[in-house]
Amino acid sequence: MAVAESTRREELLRIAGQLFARKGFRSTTVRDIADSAGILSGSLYHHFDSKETMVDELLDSFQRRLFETYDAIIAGEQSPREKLVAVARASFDAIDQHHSEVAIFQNDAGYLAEFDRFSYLIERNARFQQMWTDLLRAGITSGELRADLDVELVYRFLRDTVWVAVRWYRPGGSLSGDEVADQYISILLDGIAATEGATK
Amino acid sequence: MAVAESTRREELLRIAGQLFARKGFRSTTVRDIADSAGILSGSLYHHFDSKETMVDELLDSFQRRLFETYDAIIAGEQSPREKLVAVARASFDAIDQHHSEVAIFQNDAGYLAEFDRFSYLIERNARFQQMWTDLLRAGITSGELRADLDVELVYRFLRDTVWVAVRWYRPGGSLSGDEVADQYISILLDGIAATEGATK
DNA sequence: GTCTATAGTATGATAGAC
DNA sequence: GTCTATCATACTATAGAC
Repeated sequence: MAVAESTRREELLRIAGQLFARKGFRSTTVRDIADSAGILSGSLYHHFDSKETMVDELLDSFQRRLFETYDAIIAGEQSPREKLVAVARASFDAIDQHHSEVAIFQNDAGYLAEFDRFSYLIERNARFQQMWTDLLRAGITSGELRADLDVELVYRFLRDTVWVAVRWYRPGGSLSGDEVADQYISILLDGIAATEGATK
Repeated sequence: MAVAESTRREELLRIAGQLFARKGFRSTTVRDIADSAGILSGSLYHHFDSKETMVDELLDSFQRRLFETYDAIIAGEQSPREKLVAVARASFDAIDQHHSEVAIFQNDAGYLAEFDRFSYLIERNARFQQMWTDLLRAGITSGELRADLDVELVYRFLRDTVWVAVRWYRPGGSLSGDEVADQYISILLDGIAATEGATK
């Protein structure tokens, strides 16, 4: 019974997540979710307090798992550059494996963060920024990364380029998640200009 | 009289644009817009048919001007790499000068494009893609750009990294639009890795 | 666990007075 | 050009039957 309820909850969450990801949290109605699940909107409230509870559970559990992965990488023995690549790769893997959650985070976190209930989004965002900028500064110190760039700007560049791929990347497309990650990381590290050529 | 009406319309459009940019098109209500303008919601309909008309005028006129700029660059005599830099710089300038419109485009174009009225968004998106990928292929042919990357993937990377900056860039901040553009373009072309260092 | 029925509110838009 | 007043619809959420 507890198992069946849990399973039904998760199935409804999955359905809600797909709709939130595709249409946005605000323009997905509880009726949309119920329709997709084959039940009536009132029945959803047997499982969840509110629409906000649904998106809350989706984002919170996803982010917890993601940060566990990040923390493990940061705590490791690799060089700053290697850790940076590993974190980027883990993020692309999240896009591949948890597409809905990343899309919701990318599209609706700014709006949701305005509410007290979602204040953890702001805290984790700050933690994420700290992690990336520490890594970037360590990479500059170690000589692996360019010292002539603004660290905060590079952080935003990295963060955005990694996550914005959720807008077009679809699991099962012509490029695998790993291939996308490899090319993205290659561009980030070495740029798109030819290294021996007419320029520079 | 025609002038006064036109001015009032533009003022209301500007107000609506700021709200659409900050809260998103769908969660900005006509009452929000009217409140910001100091009038009642019904009075808005003296100036505009509908909420959609407002966002339509904002996006359409902005995109027309943007493409005029792009077309002039493409028609010029520069090398592919130089044109690519010029297009990127023009895009950052658009973020600086037409922040609301870029933000609306970035956040709501996907939703709006589902409606017939906004089908031009899809057409212009295709034109934009054609322009960038032509430029990238020309740059590879000329030897200025790396030949080992997937052109469609690089296009998406470029497009997204350029426009997503609207999420955090604010006119009048510590970095000017030109400074941001210069660093972004430098990262895009040459990457963040140190060129003489322990790696590669 | 789902349905019926509905409360209470917010929304986009309209008609006509001023 | 704005206001008053309002319509029709859609929304989140609830109460109680089955």
